[in-house]
Amino acid sequence: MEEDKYLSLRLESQLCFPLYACSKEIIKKYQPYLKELDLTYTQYIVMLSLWEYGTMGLSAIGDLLYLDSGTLTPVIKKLETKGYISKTRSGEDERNVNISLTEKGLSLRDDALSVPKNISSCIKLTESEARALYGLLYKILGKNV
Amino acid sequence: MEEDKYLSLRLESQLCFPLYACSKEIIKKYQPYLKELDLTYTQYIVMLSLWEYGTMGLSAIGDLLYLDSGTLTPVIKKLETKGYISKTRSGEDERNVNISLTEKGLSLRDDALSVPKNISSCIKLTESEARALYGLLYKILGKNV
DNA sequence: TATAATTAGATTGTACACGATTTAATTTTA
DNA sequence: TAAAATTAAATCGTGTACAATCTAATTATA
Repeated sequence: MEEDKYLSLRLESQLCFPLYACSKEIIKKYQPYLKELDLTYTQYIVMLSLWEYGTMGLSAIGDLLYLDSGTLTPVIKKLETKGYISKTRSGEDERNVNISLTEKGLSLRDDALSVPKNISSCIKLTESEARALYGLLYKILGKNV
Repeated sequence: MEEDKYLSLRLESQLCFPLYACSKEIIKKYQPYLKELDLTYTQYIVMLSLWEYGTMGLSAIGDLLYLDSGTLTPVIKKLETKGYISKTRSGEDERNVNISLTEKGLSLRDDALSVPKNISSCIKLTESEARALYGLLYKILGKNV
């Protein structure tokens, strides 16, 4: 009786918790491989964006990665310090910042190929389970894939 | 040809990214409801643990929530300041800290019932999709449910 | 066309998150 | 049983996250 009243507050009654835990645990598994590239996870997904789409505006990166300027600005600054990217204000609209890969940033892409190769063995899902998970997550994100 | 070489580095080739994005987006949806309780998300899941299991050791909370002492210690301190919990060193082993709910912390449980009630409408999955997602996430976490 | 509204990034403040180290308590072992 | 090893929290340093605010540039409008 009493138990039923609070059923909805059980940790295992909520999707948010395994999502949160899973996200952190998987990111933790990236650490040793990202360390070899001297990248944090956030820096890594910014590099993934740039490798895939080329030069991007800061806000376009933010839209893609669900990060706001308060998070991205210092990450971009760090990648600039490491020499992987360069920043330029747009000529057309001085408010916009364009982020481009340097030679060094572009060449890091080949080294980064080791990351997905190493990480795939860490996730204990079959191909079809992974695909199902992928579809459900993007459904929640509202971008039906 | 060139494209194939880097296929594994595409953002959408990796499970980690939608997991990470989903986790953050869902936590963001909790904010307005948690704000009414004056709790952050991390503080909320600590309270969920205590409501469900009663008095717990700090490391037991950490094991349950996948958080280490560097994260938990200040969160516990904050909840103590707010008057929701109390800390006592274990008599048997002075290294262990036991976390207990105060009257105020216990009574917050009824107010917290509004959170899952409000949040459920924010996740656009059917009951069976949610169950499937839940199962896949716990499979990754290595706790087959 | 001055002024208001909007927009893009940067900045600030608060709160994690976690690796690494430290400290103190307990257990193991030589 | 005294020294070494282990363990539980706390502490410290770095790096996100994000709300809120600020600033400068651009656009809309009275």
